Amino acid sequence: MTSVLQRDAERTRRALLEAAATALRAHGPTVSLDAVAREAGVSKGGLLHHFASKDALLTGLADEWMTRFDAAVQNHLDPSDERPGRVCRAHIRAAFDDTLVGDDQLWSDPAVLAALLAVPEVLRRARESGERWRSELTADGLHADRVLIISRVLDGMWLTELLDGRSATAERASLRDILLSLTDHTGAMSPTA
Amino acid sequence: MTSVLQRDAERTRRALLEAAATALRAHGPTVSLDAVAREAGVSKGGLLHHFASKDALLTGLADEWMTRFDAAVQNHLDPSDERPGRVCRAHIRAAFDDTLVGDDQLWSDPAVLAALLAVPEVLRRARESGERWRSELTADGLHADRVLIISRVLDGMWLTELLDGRSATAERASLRDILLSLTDHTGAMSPTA
DNA sequence: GACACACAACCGTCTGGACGGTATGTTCGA
DNA sequence: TCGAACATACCGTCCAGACGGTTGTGTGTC
Repeated sequence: MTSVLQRDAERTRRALLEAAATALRAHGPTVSLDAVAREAGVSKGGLLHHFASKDALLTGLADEWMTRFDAAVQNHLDPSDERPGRVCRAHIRAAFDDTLVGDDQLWSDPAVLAALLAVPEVLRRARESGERWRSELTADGLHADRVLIISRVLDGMWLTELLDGRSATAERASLRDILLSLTDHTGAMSPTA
Repeated sequence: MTSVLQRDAERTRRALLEAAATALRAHGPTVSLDAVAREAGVSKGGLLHHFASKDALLTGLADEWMTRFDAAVQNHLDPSDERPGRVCRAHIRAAFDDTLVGDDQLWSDPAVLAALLAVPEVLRRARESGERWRSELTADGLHADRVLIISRVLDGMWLTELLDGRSATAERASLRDILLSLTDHTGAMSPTA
């Protein structure tokens, strides 16, 4: 029975993750567990009950985000689209999804990235996730060159917006259309005049 | 007169920067000033004489690298190349320069990046540098779309190799050729079969 | 060329505070 | 009543930066 509990472990866990992200943005990548716990309205002991260590907390944060992005790609799959590159297109649309990558969103903050990069386990899982996507996208019917270019552009865009803040909307839309149009043919890349 | 001094401030300064990078790779982004100083064969007091704070040290490190990359692009400028996009091509060649971005090189390490991202001043200068390159490349005679794509691919490639380690040489070469060929025409992007 | 002086380069130590993690209680829900 | 979900207190460690001192180096002076 999922009643409205005063004590709801799952709710607390989520609150802690959200608080971690918020506190990271506010206090930089060296935030103390105290600060995160306070932000979540929990004691440090309570935090450490859910996440055995600081690294575990940050790993949990990274997991949460990767899971959320994976789900977003699923949501952006177009059922009526049966041409090659459909997963790739969903991937592109997800990467441009404003509700996922907005400025206000907790993802895009250098301090958060800095903290996560410092945790080996996070790096491991990020590599794993990248490898999964890599194989899924190359099995999508497009030429490898196109997948490669598109993936790198998406990565680069994320990095750029992480540093500079969200770029101009017009530029974003233009970039999105270019990438999507790159999935319209299955041949090798070749420039045209 | 630049005699062979026992005390050579400039040499010490460079040693400290190099030591900072080495120590970061070895001990992670939370390296102590003590560790860096020891690595450089200098006392902590000596370190703080050259860099007033830890942030100043990291900022110095970032500056060093950006300067070095700028110089590399200059070196890769082809004097016989007078077509539009020559700066862009030099930029691409520099980004693929093995002597600059090798695994063994100090750039490509997550721990180092993590430390640098945590320093606001570093972010400021990185943004500045990005803005400079942006304007320089758009004044290079290519269509804005092409510059945009190429820039993002280079960023994404750097990020990917930072996480995964250097990718396959064949893939790198292929990517390089694609990017260079993208500078062969000045028109808008459009995919071909 | 000897001497003194000024100043940069560098050393070693100290400290105050922060922070991760533990150990131990306490309360709540099933 | 038992265990999960918290709270509280505390410990050991680590570290940035301050500080006062010391050594070397060019420079002016006679």
